Amino acid sequence: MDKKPTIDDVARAAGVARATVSRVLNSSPNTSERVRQRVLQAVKDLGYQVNLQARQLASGSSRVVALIFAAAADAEPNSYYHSAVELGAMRACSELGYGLIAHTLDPAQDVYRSRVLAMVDERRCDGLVLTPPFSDDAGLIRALTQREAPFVLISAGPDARRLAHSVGIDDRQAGFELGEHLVRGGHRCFGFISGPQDHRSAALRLDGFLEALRHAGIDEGCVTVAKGNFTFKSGIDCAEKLLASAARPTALACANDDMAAGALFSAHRIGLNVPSDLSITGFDDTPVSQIVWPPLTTIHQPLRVIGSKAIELLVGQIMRENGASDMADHQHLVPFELIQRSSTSQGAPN
Amino acid sequence: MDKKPTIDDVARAAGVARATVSRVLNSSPNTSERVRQRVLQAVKDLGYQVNLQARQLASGSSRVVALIFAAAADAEPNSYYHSAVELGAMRACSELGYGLIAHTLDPAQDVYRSRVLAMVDERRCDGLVLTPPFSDDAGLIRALTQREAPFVLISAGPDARRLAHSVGIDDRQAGFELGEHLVRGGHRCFGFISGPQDHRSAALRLDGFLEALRHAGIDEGCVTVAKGNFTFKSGIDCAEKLLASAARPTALACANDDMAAGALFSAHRIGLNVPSDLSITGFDDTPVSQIVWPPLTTIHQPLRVIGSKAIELLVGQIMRENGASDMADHQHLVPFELIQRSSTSQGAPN
DNA sequence: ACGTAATTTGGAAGCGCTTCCACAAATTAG
DNA sequence: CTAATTTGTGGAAGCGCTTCCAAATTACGT
Repeated sequence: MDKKPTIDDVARAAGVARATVSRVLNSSPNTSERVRQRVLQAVKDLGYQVNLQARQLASGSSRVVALIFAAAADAEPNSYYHSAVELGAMRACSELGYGLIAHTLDPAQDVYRSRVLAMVDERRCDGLVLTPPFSDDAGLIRALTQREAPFVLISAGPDARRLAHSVGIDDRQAGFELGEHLVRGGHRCFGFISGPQDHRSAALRLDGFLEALRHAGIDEGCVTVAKGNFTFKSGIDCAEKLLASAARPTALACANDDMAAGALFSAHRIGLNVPSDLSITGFDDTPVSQIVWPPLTTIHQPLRVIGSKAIELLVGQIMRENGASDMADHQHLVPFELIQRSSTSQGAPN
Repeated sequence: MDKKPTIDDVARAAGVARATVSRVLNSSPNTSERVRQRVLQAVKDLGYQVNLQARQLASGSSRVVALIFAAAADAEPNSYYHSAVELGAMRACSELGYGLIAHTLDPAQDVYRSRVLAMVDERRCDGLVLTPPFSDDAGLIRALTQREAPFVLISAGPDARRLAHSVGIDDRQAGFELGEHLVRGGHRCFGFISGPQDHRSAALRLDGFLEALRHAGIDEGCVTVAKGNFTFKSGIDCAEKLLASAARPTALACANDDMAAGALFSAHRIGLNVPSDLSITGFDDTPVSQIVWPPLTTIHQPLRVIGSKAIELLVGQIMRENGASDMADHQHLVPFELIQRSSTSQGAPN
C-alpha cells in the first residue's frame, strides 16, 4: 500500500511551491489562471485529498460545529425532534462547507458541562448549537461566553435569549393559540401535561395556554397541570392521573407530541373516545402526531428551518470572529402553525 | 484572552522534557511515579488540555469512528432505529476512548459513496460502521476494503456478511417465528409489507415468514406481498392496497414498526378492529410499537447492543491494524425476541 | 522607455503533538 | 567490583498543512 499523496507531491507534480498549492486549494484570490489549472490537474492526477488534521492544526480552526442534544440514559430520546433539527443543521453545514457532529448528553449527569466545554477546549469544533434543556443552562452559557466560544441556542427561554444568539418560535403565543382552539371547541375543563421545569420554553407554552383561558373568562381553577418529562410513558402516567380526577377534563393539552400520544394511549385504555369524549393536543408536529389514531391537533414547529437557521447564525458568528459586541438583532423567531387534525372536537363536547 | 497552555508549558512547569509529558499523558509504561505525579500536577495547575488536532496529526490516527445512516432527503428518517443504534455505539465509544460522529446520507443520491470515502480519505475517522442499506452496497464495501479502511456492517445481507465483519440478528429466523405466531393465531390468509429491495436483511424476514407458512402447509398463494420503503406513509399505502383485495388477509406482517403503524392507521380508517378483524405485526420493537393503539406484536432487536457490538468489533479491528487476514469468527449474531402485544389475536379470527 | 504600484509566487517558520533514537541512571548478574 | 541489562529521560525529527514575508513578475501611468 503506497502512502497517500501530500501537498508537496502535488507541488512537485505541478512545478510550483507548496504555498501556491495551498492558495489554489483554499481559493485565495491571488492566483493566476494558468497556475491554477496546472495545480488542479496535478491534484486530480494524483488523487490528492487534504489531510484535515494538518489543515486544522495549521489554520487553528476545525471547520466543524457541534449540535448538542439531551437524552436521558434510560429514557428514549425524543428522536423525531432531534432528527429533524439535525437534518436542517446538516444541510446548512454542507452548504457552508462545515462538518457537523451531533452529540447527545444526559442532562441528569453532571459531567455534561465539562463534556461540552471539552469539545471546544480540545478544539473538536469551532462552535456549538445547544438544544433544550442545555439552551437554558445559564452556567453553561456563562462558561461558553467566557471562553469566547461561538454558540447558538435553540428554543431557549427568555432569560437565556437575553444572553446569547438564539432561534425558536414564540412558544407563548403558540400555547395561546392552542388554548383558543380548545375554548372554541367548547371546552371548559382542562388538563395540561407540561414539560420538566428546566425546559423554559415549554413552560411558556403553559403560560400562553392559561392566558388564552383567562382571556375567554375561564377560571384558573378549571385547569389542572401534571408535570411530565416529554416521554410517551410520562404522558400515559400524567393522563391517567388527570383523567381520574372528579372533575374530569374534556380536553388535554400536552407540551409535546410524545406525551400527547401517551395521553391518547391512556384514553384508549380507559375506553374514552377521542375526540368525542376527550380532545387532545400535542406540540411540535413530529411524525408521532400522525402515526397515532386519531392523528393529533398540534403546533407545527419548522424544526428543520430552526436547525439550519441556527447553523447559519453560528457560522456567521464564527466568521465574524469578534464575538461579544454584536448581540444586536440575533434573536431569530421563526413562524409556527396550528395544525388541526382529528384529535380535537370542533363543536362542543357532551 | 491568554493563549491556551501547550505541552511545552507543562513540560517547563514540571521541569521535564516534552517527550516525558507526552508519555505520561498517553500512559506509556516507562515513567517513574515521581515524575508522573509532577507532570500530572503541572497539568492540573495549568488547566492543560491536549490539542486533538496536533495529537492526531502526529500520531496519524484520529481516534474517531463514524456511524453512517440512511435518510432520504424528503422522507422522515427511521429515527428511533437510528437513535437506539447510535446510543449503543456512543456508549461503547466513550468506554473505549473513541469519539463518535454520526452521519446520515441519502442513498438515493449517488454522491453518497464519495462522501463516505471522503470521510476516511480525509482522515476524519479511523473506521466506519455502516447501517442498511449501505451495509449491502458491494461497491462501497469493495472500495473500503481496497483502501484497507476498517469497517463493520450492521444488519447486512448474506452476501455482504461474507465480505466483511458484521453484526445483526438472524432475520430469517425472526421472520419464521413471526409466521409461526400468526399461523398459531389461526390465520390462513396473509399480507406482507416488505422493505425496499436493496435492504437484504429485510428480504430475509420475508423468506423466513414464507417458510413458516410452507412449514404449516399453507399455500404460497395465500400471501400477498406489497413493497414499502420503511416509512409510516408507505405502510398506509401498502395496507390500503392489501386490504382492498378480494380475499382480504386477516393478518398483516410488516418489515418494520413504522410500516406496521401505517397499516394500523389504515385499518382504523377503514373501520377494521385490530386484532379481532385484523392482526398486525411490526419489526424492531422501536417505541413506535408501543405508542400506537393497540400496541404491536413485533420482533425485538437489541439495537443498542448491536450498536455497541459494532463499535467493539471496529475498534478491535483498528487496534489490530493488520486488517484483511482474520475474517475468522467476525460475524456476530445477537439474539432477538418475539414480543407479543395486543395487535395480534391469540385464537382464530372470524 | 522607465519608475512605481499591484499582483503573483516561493521560502521558511511554525501549529502542538508523538515517537524514534541515544544516553544516563538504576539494576542485576557474573 | 566491573560488565551486561534494564529502565527512565531528553533531544530532535517529523506529521501535512497555512500563512507571513520577501522576491519576482506583471501592469500601468507618464
